[in-house]
Amino acid sequence: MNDREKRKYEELARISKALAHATRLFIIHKLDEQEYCVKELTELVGADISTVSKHLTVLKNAGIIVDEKRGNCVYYKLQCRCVLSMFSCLINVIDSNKDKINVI
Amino acid sequence: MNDREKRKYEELARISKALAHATRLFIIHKLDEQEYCVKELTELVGADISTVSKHLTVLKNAGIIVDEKRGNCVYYKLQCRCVLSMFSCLINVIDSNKDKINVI
DNA sequence: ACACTATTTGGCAATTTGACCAAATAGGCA
DNA sequence: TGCCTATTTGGTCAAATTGCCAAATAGTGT
Repeated sequence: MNDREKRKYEELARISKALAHATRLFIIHKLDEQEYCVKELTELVGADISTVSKHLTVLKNAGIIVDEKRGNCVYYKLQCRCVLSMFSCLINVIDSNKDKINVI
Repeated sequence: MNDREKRKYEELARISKALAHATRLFIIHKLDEQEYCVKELTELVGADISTVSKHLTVLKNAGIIVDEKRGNCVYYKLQCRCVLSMFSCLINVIDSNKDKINVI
């Protein structure tokens, strides 16, 4: 990998790292249904609000979600609905793993 | 997130974590072109062979690639070509980030 | 059995990540 | 202004990840 390639793949990895966490995938799934504020997401996730806020920051920095302050709350929504195709991809991998096991 | 959901998203995260590394994305890209043995990939990547071997193990455990021993070498190839759609997804995110910057 | 090549494994240090608590900040509203 | 709610930030600690080296393993061919 030369420097140019390295930078390219590190940029790709930066995005995919943002997706590589159960809570963040859950949040993306929820935000696909509707937008939520941090407090609402915190209840859905079931973790400390500061933890959820940090996960949201990671997703925001990756450009996957965007925030919008309205009234007292910060609402988040999906910026890139294309990440949803990732879910089908992940499920696909899991399913084909299962297939493989069944074949044996 | 209840227990069932938690398990589901952790399973999804397990796969996406396997993808979340520049070297592993590079390897996937290379294996899309043709199969390679560890030594060949090591030269392409430019890291210690044990490092590359470990990356390959991660991808294999996620069910993304498969190995096949032939002669003196272990050849790896893509098991799930669907992960390639992930690349377009990641590029999509990056591009729409750029778009956003241009708008400003 | 031996030598040789390819690959994996174990171990270790450095770095990153993730979770929570406590404290700081921001904004709305009485 | 001062209170309240919502959110972010900073600090700390434990756990996970990554990279390299050295050693172990596996398999071929002599």
